[in-house]
Amino acid sequence: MAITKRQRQVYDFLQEFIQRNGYSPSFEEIGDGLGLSSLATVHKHISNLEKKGLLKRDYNRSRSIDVLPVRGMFKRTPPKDLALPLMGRIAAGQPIEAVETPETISLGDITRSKDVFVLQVKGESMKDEHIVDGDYVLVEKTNNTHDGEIVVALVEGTDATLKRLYREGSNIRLQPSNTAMKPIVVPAKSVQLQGRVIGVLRKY
Amino acid sequence: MAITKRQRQVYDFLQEFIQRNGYSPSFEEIGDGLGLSSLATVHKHISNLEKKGLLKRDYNRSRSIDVLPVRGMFKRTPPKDLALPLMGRIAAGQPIEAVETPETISLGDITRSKDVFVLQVKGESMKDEHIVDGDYVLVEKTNNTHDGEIVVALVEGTDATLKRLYREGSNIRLQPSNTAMKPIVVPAKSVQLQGRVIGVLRKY
DNA sequence: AAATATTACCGAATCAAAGGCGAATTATCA
DNA sequence: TGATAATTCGCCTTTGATTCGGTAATATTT
Repeated sequence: MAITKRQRQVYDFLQEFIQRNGYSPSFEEIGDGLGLSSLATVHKHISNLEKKGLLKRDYNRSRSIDVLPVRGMFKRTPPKDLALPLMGRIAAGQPIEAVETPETISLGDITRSKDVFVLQVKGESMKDEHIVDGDYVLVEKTNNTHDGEIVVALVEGTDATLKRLYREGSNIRLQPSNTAMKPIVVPAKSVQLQGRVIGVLRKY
Repeated sequence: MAITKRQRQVYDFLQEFIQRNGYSPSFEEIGDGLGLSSLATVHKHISNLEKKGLLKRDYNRSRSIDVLPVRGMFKRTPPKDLALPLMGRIAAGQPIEAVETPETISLGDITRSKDVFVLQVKGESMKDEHIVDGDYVLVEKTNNTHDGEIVVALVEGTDATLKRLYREGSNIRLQPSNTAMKPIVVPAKSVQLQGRVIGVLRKY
């Protein structure tokens, strides 16, 4: 979808800000950055960009903006998706090729216009979620994670971990899905959330 | 439908402008770029191109031009696979986007020119393999299955099941990966093997 | 080559949409 | 609940698109 000059400036500002700080700007900061004195104007811009599918955010949530990657804005051809036929059931006694299904499944069904990357899992910390060593997790890049979700978290600048997220006051509890392991509770300040797990892929 | 020389120039100008700036030009800018002093002229060009299906735009919306790719005008791109960037590790303290990896992962990596279909899993019979209700299994259509592999088996023309396969003389043992469930042992004759599981996909 | 279409072009008036403001209101978090 | 940030409303300004009534330059057809 087309975009105006000003909208592009806003979009670029958001991208740069998030890139630099790791979290999205408040409306006031956006206003400052673009020379706007009214939050209403900022709000309108953000709403327009959201309507055009260039970003995502939660209603009335501060710093909840996720910038989505722009495809089709440039003449780069969008990568097509490899779709596999989906067979829900198998008709009794029939060989599989005889079953007709119009449905398919592909990675695109999962990524669905989100900004996604993949991480290979090391260790058994998510065993009870049936995510095990060697699996690939599909992570949606977002700084807008919610309680109870499986997230990729960076604690105190050390390695990234895969845990369930729970906010407790000014602390954050990172809960492994493995009864043999203990949760990590740390101040929210020292945690960087990289994204939310939206899928799992395993190869044999 | 044919295109005139001038129309071609306008089309090319639009493409280049959008490519360079990330947003479409105003009619005035188009005029400047092509040496036209009347907006009416520009308007007519744009209208013509739109009628010929070479671009799309919204009525009375500024900078709303979307240039559509012309089939046959450029080389056709082969259907590509949707590839996601693979980040093996995350550099300490760095936000994820800073990590450079050339690797990607896609369904094509798994299917690898095999004949593959997908089945959604019902029930908990493969729980100990970390395949659970709702997961999608990628099945390679083959009748060349080996001992110990997870297979899709059709027993006596009843429903298909997901089990580990073990041959025992003229019998076949289908072993659920769930300690709470018992294996099925049946004559090899009454089992139809539909394929071997080569991957798992889960959506949240 | 003359007659006829079609395409390309102009300038100015008009009108719609985008961009902007401040202030009051409402939601969310700590 | 108090602080902080997001939402909404009415209104104004600026930017850009549309339309009208024409002329000149190219193609196309006869």
